[in-house]
Amino acid sequence: MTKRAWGASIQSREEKAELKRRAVVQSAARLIRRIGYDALSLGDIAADLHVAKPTIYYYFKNKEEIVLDLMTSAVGAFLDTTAHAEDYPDAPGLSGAEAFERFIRRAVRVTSNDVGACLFVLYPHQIPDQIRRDIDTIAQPVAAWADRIVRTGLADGSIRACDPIVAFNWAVNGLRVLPILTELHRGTQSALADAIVDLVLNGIRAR
Amino acid sequence: MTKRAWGASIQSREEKAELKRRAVVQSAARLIRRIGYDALSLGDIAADLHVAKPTIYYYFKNKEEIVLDLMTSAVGAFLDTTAHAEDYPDAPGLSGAEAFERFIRRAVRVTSNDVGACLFVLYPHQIPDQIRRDIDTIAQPVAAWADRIVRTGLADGSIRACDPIVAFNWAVNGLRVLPILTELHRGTQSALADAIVDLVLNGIRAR
Amino acid sequence: MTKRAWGASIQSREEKAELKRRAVVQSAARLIRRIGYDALSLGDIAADLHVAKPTIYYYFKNKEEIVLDLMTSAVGAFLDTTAHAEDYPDAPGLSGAEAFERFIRRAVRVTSNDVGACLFVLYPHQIPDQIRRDIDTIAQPVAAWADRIVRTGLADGSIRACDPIVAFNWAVNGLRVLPILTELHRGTQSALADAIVDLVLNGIRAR
Amino acid sequence: MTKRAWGASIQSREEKAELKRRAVVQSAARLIRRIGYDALSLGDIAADLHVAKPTIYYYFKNKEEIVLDLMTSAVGAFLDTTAHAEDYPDAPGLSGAEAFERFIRRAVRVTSNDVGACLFVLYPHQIPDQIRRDIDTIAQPVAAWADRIVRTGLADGSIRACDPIVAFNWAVNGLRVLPILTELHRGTQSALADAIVDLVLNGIRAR
DNA sequence: AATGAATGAGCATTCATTCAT
DNA sequence: AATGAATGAATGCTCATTCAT
Repeated sequence: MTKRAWGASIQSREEKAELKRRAVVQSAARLIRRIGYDALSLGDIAADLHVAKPTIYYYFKNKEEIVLDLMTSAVGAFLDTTAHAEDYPDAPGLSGAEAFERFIRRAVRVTSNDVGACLFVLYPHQIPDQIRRDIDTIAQPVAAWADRIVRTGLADGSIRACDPIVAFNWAVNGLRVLPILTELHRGTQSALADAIVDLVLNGIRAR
Repeated sequence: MTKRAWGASIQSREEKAELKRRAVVQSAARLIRRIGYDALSLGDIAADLHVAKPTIYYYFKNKEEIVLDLMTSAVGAFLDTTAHAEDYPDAPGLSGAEAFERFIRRAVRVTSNDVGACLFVLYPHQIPDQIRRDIDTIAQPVAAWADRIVRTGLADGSIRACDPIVAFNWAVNGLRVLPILTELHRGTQSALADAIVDLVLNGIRAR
Repeated sequence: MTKRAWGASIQSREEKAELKRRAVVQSAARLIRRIGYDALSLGDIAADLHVAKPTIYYYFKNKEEIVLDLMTSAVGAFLDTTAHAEDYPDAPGLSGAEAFERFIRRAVRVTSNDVGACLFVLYPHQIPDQIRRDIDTIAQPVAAWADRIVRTGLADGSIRACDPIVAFNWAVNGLRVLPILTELHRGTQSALADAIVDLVLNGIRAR
Repeated sequence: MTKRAWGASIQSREEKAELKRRAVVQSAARLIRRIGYDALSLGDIAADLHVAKPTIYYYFKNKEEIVLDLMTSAVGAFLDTTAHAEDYPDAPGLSGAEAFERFIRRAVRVTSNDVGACLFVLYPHQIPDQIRRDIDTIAQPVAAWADRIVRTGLADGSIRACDPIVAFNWAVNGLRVLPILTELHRGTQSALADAIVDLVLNGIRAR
């Protein structure tokens, strides 16, 4: 790494550019969560950031690249292993059910952020065919993770035998409800996570 | 009822007109399911039906009236008491949990149809403010039904005590996953219903 | 003339058709006066008459033919010599100024009727080029009449020497104000005529 | 005021933009005068200016804003006190009749311009309800001015007693004839003003 | 690095008109 | 004699995108 005059306090050109890219993505996320992807126009983002519309094209090739970056960020936040060890599902010694619980808690936490929420707000069919595959590819690791965890639980007996396709999709796609619940729930985020974990793991029936 | 020459085999003008109205709604439902409400253009519907765009306006006042009709149809199908008694939740003698199971089975059945699927595909924020209230009013009975059933189950002890806000929204909004599952699931519709009921009622954890 | 069974009380097919043609023109006149020519749609007329839109095409070739008929009727009412001798300008023994006064009174009277009002409500530039010439031709006798009267007055000395072009157009086109005045004026029609005659003949200046 | 390189000969960006705005209004005025407000389409303006249709929307929010700007300009030109003192009606020492004469001369002068002509070409009922009030408010000072002048003349005895409603409307709405006369009259503008003033003040009758 | 200006493509909607019945 | 059904053409307007500066 090259040494810099002024130390780290003065941002380089590249750093400023990257910060601006993040600002665009952050703005897009907030707007998508509020008004939806289809209703989002680049003019909205530009107005939100107090810049002119073409300025955005300096940082992104087109609208699709923004949403691609957004999804990449969201998936990255979900897969990030460098923080929040408390809800990291792949910690050694966890049963499949315990890992699954962490998976859900992680999803709840990530959803509390606008960018993370887009993980569950954007539907593939809303996005033009071109980048649809790219986004599917990007989001695939999250699904794969859940799939691996469920299979682990089935293998170690901590998860009941159930239709694997339905169980998997119900669990993962069901998380699309999170952005709604996150807004509705009046308690703390961790209470919301507790409630959802409770329902998903134990079901709704009394015993 | 007036008798008709040729019996019932020859359609009257009104019947044909109503059939065309249904065709528009059906087409809109299929397209909304595929590409979403925002991306749906009347040109798409017209092309799908092989008619000119203004023809649509002969049967509907505007785009909003189409989606209003669509939602009315979907809710009507869900609330219909004249058929499918097997998944009618309000049958006498059922516990809350049993009624809830029927509610879910009913949702799965209705979702197998494009029109019914829109019950869970359309999000309020996608729709212009004007008819939003109308649609909310129309769809409200479905949510109210679920609410009533859950409360019944809590009262008769067949449903576990749990965070009511989360439980309710998880249960009802969670059904928004159905259109996705319906497309993915390879088995019969009733097997899908079984699998979902199993998960929702009993949860994923082994015992 | 052929004798008819039932005498004159039962209308022939042609008479009924003509009555319906008049109804269309009358409705068009009322609507044009209220909302203007450009804003008038055939649907408005049809709704006003409680018939379907294509029905109008049974009686008129197109929208232009309606307005042509309307203007012909209006001009005919203005030129009609069989009634209202009191404001007939060409009565023998009248000076030019007296004839002009009658011309104005006649205009006021005709304007009290919806059809007549269109004489002054429709502007040539609002009408498609095709029938513009036809309408100009139809309306020309009214202008010619005024022109003749002014010239007579100039010749017999009852009208002051003035720029003929301006005088003529000011007087005739100025009558376009009549529909507005007819609606605003609270007195009788004849008082309105008196007031206008007074202003046009004597001007606004005190002496 | 900031000094500029090249002096005043090179237009700034804002000046060019404002000139283009004026060009749109000017084009709209010319077209409205020729074909009327209702028949005016933004496509016509765009074609007239050799630009694409959406370009108009870069300078104006919608069609209504154009006509609002147009009317504001027209009224502004009529009320402008910084030039043409020769036809400024409120000069001290003028009788009501003299002021009224100047009012008419001013109207004739302003009408010689397309934008000014729209003051008398647009009718309230042609304009959508929304901006109707705005335009009425904008145009109101002109009518109020005429009203004040007529009252002054009645008070100082220079204007004859006459039906006030008729006199006022005849005088002001009668000016709607000006655009027609301006096109027809072959003489100079001042000769036209002379002729009209003569007729309005003295009437058509010989003495 | 940023933006003013401009535009092609597309959309919801309206309307005069036609045609088969 | 009347109308249900259908449509081509046009309109106001939006938006993602480009380009010169």
